[in-house]
Amino acid sequence: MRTLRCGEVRPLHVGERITVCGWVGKRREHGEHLAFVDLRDYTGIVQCVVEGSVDVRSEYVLQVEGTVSARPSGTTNDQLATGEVELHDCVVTVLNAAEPPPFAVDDRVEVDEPIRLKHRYIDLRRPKMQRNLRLRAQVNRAIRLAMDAQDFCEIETPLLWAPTPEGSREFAVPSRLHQGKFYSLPQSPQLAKQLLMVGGFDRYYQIARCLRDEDLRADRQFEFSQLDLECSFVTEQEIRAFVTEAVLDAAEVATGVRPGAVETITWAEAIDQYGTDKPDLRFEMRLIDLSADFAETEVKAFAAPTVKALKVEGGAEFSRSRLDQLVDRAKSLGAKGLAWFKVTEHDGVLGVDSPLDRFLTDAERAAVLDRTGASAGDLIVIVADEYRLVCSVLGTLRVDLGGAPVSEGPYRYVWVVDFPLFDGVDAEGRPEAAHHAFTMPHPEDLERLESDPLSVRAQSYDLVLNGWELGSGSIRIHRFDIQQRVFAAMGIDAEEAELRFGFLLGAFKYGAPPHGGFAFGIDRLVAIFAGENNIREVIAFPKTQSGADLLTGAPSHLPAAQMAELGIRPVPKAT
RNA sequence: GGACCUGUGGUGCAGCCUGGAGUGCACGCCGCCCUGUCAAGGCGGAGGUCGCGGGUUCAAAUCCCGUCAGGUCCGCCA
Repeated sequence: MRTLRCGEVRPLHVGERITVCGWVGKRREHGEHLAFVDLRDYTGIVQCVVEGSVDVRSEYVLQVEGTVSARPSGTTNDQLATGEVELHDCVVTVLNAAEPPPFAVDDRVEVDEPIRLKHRYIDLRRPKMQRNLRLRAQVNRAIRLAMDAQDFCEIETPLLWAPTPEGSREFAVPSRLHQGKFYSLPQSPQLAKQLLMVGGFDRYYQIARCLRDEDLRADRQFEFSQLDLECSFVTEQEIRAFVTEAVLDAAEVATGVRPGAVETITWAEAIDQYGTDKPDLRFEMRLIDLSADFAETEVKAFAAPTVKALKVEGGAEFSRSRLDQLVDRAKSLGAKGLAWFKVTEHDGVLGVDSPLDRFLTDAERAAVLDRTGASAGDLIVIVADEYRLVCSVLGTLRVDLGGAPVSEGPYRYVWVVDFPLFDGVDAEGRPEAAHHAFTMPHPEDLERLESDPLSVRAQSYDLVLNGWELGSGSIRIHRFDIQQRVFAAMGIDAEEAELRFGFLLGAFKYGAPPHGGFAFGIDRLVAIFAGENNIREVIAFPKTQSGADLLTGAPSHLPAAQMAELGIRPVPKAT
């Protein structure tokens, strides 16, 4: 039907009779004797010269047979890859007419997202969406090649699966054959892949669809894709090396540049220096500890277990209203307040300009200036409170003040390792698994599992790229005795364990190998490479923040007969 | 569950704060003109439930309340 794609026509084709197919972009008519039609497909645009009038409109689908000719001198277009040539003596076949589209198929025109999503099939024609989805395919391919090269075996796991009441809320699917019973859509293939390890597939992977019924965000959809992998007889370092290979290959394919070595920092260092477990290493600005300097302070605002600061270079220029906004932001993040100090210089001596200055001792003022290494023109902001709160508030402010959009290069991967096994306690005072209940404690900390569980580190690790958490993984518990101790620490007795994870524990009795794995989000990775701050831009048919599909109208009501067949009935919403 | 922002011809905006005739801009669309344009150009034209409902007012796109939709964020996401 065609011999070349629109964007592929070049001077080397001059003289050839070719056939191209595509959509009408722009047409420029000059009376009844001459018209130019831009024919577009995903590769680009080629100009068709029609001697005479032509009855085509925007987005008509055409087949054009024509002779490639060099453009007359002075009429070439260096904006187009095909700008030195054009098609003459065109035979135009209208394959399909089209109504005027609701918006232009053109990246230069900004269109509100609801309109784009309602007519996604048109939006997908736009060059950006073509680029993004094709980039995604490239990344998928690079990942598959990398995993294959590392002897991983691709295996699919069920979407209709048993509920695994851990972590995020699952979607339920009513069973027709077993009325009143339900399948769950997996939040991840976690348990399935561990069963594959017991089944002897010592290196498994898949690009798996995962489903989580949690509120949506710019970086979260109900359904998303992960590179999911699990392997046996490996160390934590080996697993990270497998994943590193895949993500470096993906970055190289996507950007043309292979990022440098991936750094590794511990969770504790990340929290302490960056205030978050997903640090953005593209800019320096670290949290500076002033706790010791204010241990004996008389300043009420700083009388707290932890006092930490951020230095904002050049921040002394901030207006009062901007500073007020900063204070409000800190409060909205949970801080009681935020102290700020503009660093000044008089006669070569550094000082500070701040409402709190008159309450500081000379030693305290000196400490603030020295520890932060501030110079005139900088701004220092300080939060004092409990350790974790101070870190999280300043961690967020750090990104607010110094961060760039996630998608801007350079690409700085970082492994965050040695997460705590438990992340606080639940309402009944029982430690809650930070990753999941099958995460292997750090061997050095195993002895404290009963005496001081919250201090126990896990053999778990996250991969972070430019401040976005791409994914996480861990070495799993494969021995029953350790699993029992972890369950006990979490307050899960044998009966409850059997109820929730019986099939996994049962399988583990029959020779479970030591194993561990990882999973990272493809949507987030591709979004970053595509220069998007929003994963909907790399998903063909995404849902809105309220979980609606504006194209299909989903979710929608089921016909009564189908409801009856499934044995389900809606109940009025409780008020 | 909560906070904030947005909603005006097909599209993107301005108008709203400080109420006074659906007023304006750009693109698109329709018609006519135009033989080298390329986000073509010229002339003319059509196209509106100012998201929806209520209130205040002589008068509401504009002020108030509610509601719906979209977005960003908090909670949530082992």
